[in-house]
Amino acid sequence: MELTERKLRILQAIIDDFVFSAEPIGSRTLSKKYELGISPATIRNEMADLEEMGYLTHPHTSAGRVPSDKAYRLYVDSLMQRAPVPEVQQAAIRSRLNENLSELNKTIERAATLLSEITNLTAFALTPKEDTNRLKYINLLPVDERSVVLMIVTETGKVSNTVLRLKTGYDARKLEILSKMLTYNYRGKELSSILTVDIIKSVEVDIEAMSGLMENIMPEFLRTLEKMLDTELYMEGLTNIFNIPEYNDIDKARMFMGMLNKKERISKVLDERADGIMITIGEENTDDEMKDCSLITATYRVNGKFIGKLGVIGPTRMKYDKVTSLIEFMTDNLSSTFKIAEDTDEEY
Amino acid sequence: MELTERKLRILQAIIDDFVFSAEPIGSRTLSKKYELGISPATIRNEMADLEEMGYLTHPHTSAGRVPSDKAYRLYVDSLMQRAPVPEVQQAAIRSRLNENLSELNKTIERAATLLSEITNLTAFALTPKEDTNRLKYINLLPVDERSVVLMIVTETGKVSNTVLRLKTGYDARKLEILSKMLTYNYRGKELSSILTVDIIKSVEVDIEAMSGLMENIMPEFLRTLEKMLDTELYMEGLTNIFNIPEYNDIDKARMFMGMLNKKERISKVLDERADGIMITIGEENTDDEMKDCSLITATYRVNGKFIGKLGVIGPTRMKYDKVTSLIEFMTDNLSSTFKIAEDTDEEY
DNA sequence: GTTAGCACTCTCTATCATTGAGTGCTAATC
DNA sequence: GATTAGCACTCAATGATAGAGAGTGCTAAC
Repeated sequence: MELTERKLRILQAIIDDFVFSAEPIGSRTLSKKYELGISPATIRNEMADLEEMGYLTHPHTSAGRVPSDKAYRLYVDSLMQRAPVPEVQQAAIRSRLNENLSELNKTIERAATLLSEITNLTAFALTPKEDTNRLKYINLLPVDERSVVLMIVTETGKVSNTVLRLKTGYDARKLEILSKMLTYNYRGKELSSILTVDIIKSVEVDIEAMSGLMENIMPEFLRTLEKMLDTELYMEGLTNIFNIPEYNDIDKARMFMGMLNKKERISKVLDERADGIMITIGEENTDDEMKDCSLITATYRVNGKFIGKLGVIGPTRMKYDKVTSLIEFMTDNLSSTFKIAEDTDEEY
Repeated sequence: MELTERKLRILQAIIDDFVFSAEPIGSRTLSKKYELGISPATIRNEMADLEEMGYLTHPHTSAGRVPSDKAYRLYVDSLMQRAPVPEVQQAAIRSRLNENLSELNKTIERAATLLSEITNLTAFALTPKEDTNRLKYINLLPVDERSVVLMIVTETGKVSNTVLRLKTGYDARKLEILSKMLTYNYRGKELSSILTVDIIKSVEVDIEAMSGLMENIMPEFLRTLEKMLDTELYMEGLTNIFNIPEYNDIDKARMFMGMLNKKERISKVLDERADGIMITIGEENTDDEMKDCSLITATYRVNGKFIGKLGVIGPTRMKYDKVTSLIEFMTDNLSSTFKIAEDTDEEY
């Protein structure tokens, strides 16, 4: 059977209506509400066809029709026209995102918050994995007799520090020499590669006292490096599900929440998603628990290189046009913000 | 009317039962389940008295009795016997809390997570306000031609750093001098007091080039200080409410979530609570939205000085004995951990 | 090909009776 | 005098039943 122009118009109307109302819609209501120029009976025939083709479903005999995942897929691929983000909103977003750039993670978290506020869905943001970020220098600074600050700076200007407590006192000069040695050894190396080699052996330590210092410092050095490689997942607007009729059923709400509670799982799902804008609808999701949700994600880049993700999760019934444009706008914005940041080299 | 020994026993049984089952309990069931040695009729009479005295309520005529806030208060004040934390659990908690102490906030967050996991309630932790923490030194370190790291260290060893991007290049020597000048000026001063004075004017700047550097650095310096003063609120186990029958009603769940979503509000409520263990039951809560919840909080100390809070929020029907002991155990543990940390001077 | 008409289906809502857990009161019992 | 058995009464919860309403699918007429 062919998807005629008229069928598409009807399908579009059903989707529009259902996305708005969350209620199945019948032929009569449809013909009254939308100017399709055909009678309910005709619409019924077409609907029966559409159902046969898999675009509609039927909760029960006497209920109206509901779009299927396949319908949404068709909509997203062919019918949908991107709704541009309104100027006013654009300005608001830009200003909120650029509020205080000194901490990358805070900005990314803010993006997720903003996204959930605007869409009334659950939004998340994954900070980029910087395993190819290169080490620039290592600095050990005296704090007091027994404490030193370990500071690690990467080529992109990411800084991490930890206070170390040493078992013994130390000599400030030795500390400086050790800093230089470590820096000399690891400058330009990718963070992830440093973690894989036997670090203590790979640095040549001649002086005995120095080696004691090394042993004190190394475990924490590695831990700090690991921490720098960790990605962070921010989730915002979890409670928005209470405003979505789909989740008026407490069990469904529980399931949804339960799923989102598994942060590592979500991180993994996000991490594995393709670059650019990606929309997965209902059954298309590989994860069983997400099979009645839709996921829209997009990627942003930090320093044009490290890839992070931003997206929303919600019922398959969502405003794909608006949400997609919004996410795209936000990730574009993030990417360029973090690119400018590279040139002017604030925090990042 | 007097609260006889027998009335207390009955009340205790009702509370025990209701805390366990969340269902109103009738005289017959009560007499069968608990060995009170009296008939249902007698229990009924006593129940009627207890209700008159305000310890019990009645959802409707033919329902069993339910303890009132007043009953819980009585229970907490007189009837309750602290349930000691089981040895095994103690060990588990200790090891989880001491896992990795290098970041204070992470440890505190972990405490909240742990607390919510064990109690199946919503737990929160407020990091201490360190406004009386004193500045130890300020260090400005070169990163590249236009970037410097601003590092602030307090007397307790708290370290904060930010990467600054300067409008112009700088001279490493001047940076060092400026570090020393700032340190000289602010060493030993309380963080909060530094924020209240006009900082640029209070530092005497003779050299012209230095003053340019100052202007570049000062705004971020102040912002970093502010950040160091901020307290953080961690909330864990939000979804636990789905396991509590009280919140099977979607509207109640929504209200509860809505309340917890107002983080600043919660922070304020927590901040204003008395020191030590504090239990507020239902109507005792000043905050309207919490009037059908109970709140148990306790305080922990960092370096024996800065006060943070740890607690749970849940339905008035909760295991006050166990939860209270648990929170106390955990805060004691945190306090001593962060005290040891002072002596050996890890991060804190 | 389109549409009017109609029988049919199924959910939803309201109504009503029934059940059962619980109460409060009274009178008998200890 | 306190306790208890007995009993009438109340009320939420459950389940059955009926009617309304929204919708469908099919057929026959346009």
